[in-house]
Amino acid sequence: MTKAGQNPTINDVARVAGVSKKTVSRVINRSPMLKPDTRQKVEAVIAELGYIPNPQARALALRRNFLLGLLHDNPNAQTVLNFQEGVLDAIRDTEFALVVRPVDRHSPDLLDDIRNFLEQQRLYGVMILPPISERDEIAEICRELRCGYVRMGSAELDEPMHLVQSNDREAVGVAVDHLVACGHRRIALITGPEGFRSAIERQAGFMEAMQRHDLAVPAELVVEGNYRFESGKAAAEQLLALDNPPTAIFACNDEMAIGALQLAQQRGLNVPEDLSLIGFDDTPIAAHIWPPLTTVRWPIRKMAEAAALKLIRPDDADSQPALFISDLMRRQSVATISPQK
Amino acid sequence: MTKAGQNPTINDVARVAGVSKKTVSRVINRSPMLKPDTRQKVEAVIAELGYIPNPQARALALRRNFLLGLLHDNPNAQTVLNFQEGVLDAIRDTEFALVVRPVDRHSPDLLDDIRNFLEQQRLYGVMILPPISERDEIAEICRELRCGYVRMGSAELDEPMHLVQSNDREAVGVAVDHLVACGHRRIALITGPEGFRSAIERQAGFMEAMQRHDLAVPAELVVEGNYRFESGKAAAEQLLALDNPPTAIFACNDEMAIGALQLAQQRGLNVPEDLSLIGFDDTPIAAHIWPPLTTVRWPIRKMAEAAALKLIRPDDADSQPALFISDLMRRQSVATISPQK
DNA sequence: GCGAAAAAGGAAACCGGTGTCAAAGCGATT
DNA sequence: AATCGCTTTGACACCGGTTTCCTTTTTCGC
Repeated sequence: MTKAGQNPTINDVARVAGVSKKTVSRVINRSPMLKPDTRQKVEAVIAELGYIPNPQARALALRRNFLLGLLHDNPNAQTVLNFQEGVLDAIRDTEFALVVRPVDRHSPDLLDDIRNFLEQQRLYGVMILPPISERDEIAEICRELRCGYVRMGSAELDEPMHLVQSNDREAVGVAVDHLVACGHRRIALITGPEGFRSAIERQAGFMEAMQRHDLAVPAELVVEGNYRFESGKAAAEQLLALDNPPTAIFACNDEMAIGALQLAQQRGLNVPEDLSLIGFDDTPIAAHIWPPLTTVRWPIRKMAEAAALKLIRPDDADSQPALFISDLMRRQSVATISPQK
Repeated sequence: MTKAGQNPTINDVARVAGVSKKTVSRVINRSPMLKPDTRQKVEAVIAELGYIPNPQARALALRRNFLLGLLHDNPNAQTVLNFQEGVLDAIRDTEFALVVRPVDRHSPDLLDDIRNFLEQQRLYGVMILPPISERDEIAEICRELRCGYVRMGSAELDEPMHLVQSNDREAVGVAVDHLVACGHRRIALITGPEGFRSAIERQAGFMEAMQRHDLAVPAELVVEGNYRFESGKAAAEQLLALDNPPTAIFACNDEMAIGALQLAQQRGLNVPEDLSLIGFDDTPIAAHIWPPLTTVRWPIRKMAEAAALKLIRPDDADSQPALFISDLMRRQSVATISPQK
């Protein structure tokens, strides 16, 4: 330390090493045109002084900072947190940091909030989680403010460079295949809320798969939910009250599946013997309830890493997979039955 | 916009308004010595140009940025996310932003990681969540780097200005009181992992409350857990295998309580008729399992807000409560029994 | 109407980096 | 030895704010 109590600056390093600031800057930025012994000399001084470049000064000079933003409307705590960890995987050992911004999907000020946030913070780029990733207006704001962005989603929301996609549709197909393979024919669907791309994709995946198996999906077996626990409960209540109730329910997310499970248990039904259940998301709860829930897991952490890399190194974007494959986690909420019908 | 495609700067505002940079700066910073009409004139230009001060330039000139850090080792996704939202409540409409940094408690590089993070980002201040908030070395690093910090915790870990505390001990007492009031006498404890202050506090609260009711706590009714689901399951297995099993179990967190619940259900027991259960944390799962879990809720969001305010406005620290009171959420996992014994 | 004090505003330096461009160093060629 | 061309280095301006210090203007008492 040259001045007591102050962090050393590039000037201190330059003075001690007997070179110019610019040369120190070249060392920091790994400029190729530097004599090896100059580089070593400067590096020695940097180490000796414990010099660390001031990110704010760098940000100012470069006219861009090293902050990645995460915009989300908390679809699910575990999902958001896994995403954060995935981003950290990508930015570990870089100078980037992750700024989070939870927003309220239902606020009338949503777009203004986001615009203010982006204008004020001038982020390097921002990642947008579903469901708000589906709002084109937000992408529009990013473009307008010249802020890099990547949208996470289950549909082709944007150009590949701005999109990291999961294949919800196929994944639901696998789940349905599993139910059919277990002998189920009368399979109900609890949908997601209207207007959500993920809900549309999951529902489409369900319908396509049922059709592939030549199974009818009568209207009474499709109940609309809103991704919340209570709606799953209500939907299950409605389904179980049918004259000919389903033997299996696919819910478009875990929370609703767990709602359905709770209702079934309240009704005294045994899951999976009396009713098989599949969810979507593989929230940690899914494995912790009884019986453990069979569900679709999407590789959120890897997707987060890919999203961050797309922002940090857009050049490598082509090498980054943009479409991620979900897995069916087979647990104990699905029983094999003898097809009655 | 004065130059196409560029954000307006303070110079642009000054030029258009016909004043000096300094005057614009005074307007932004609400300096008191300004003629009202000068202020209005500048404000009009600011609005007209859509000028927003560059946070990086401000950070450089002020030698401090406006980033609050959150250091955590994901004790629980919902807790972390609630905390983030609480911080947002505090920094909404300010220029601050929230940077998150998940770390790995078990990594040998934990302290180096944290030090690098703080050195590189030069945050305004950092909030530390339990359990790593209990590590004094981390606070030591913050002090050394002159980085503001606040620790969240259930014990008196630090001076009041660096601490936001929850009263786990009393809260557990309330939970035990509830069990006793419901007729339970043989109450078991599933502890948290060794070395966690929260675990110590919760255990102490349990013991003190039992003593207050003149109830014995034989050694076989205290089983060590580690806050994870599986350990709750294992502990319950051990407890239910006793010749004289408990009629109620208090688990030091929800995850373990839910593990215990799952085991009881696997064993064919009815909860709460055959076994009452109380957890701690009020994770969202708690309300969504069957039966809904009676548990202790700590006001994490308010605590987060208080922590952020302590960093942003240390002067008001005295007005900020530093000790937060937890509530017992009475749900359906506790039954009233006739005291047998 | 005058002078002094107080208030308001501006010029220039500074925060700690990076970009531009010219100069210096240096080996090879003539 | 002088010239050429390439690599390496440095001086200086600049990024967009704040701070210091000084000048100008306003206010007010007499």
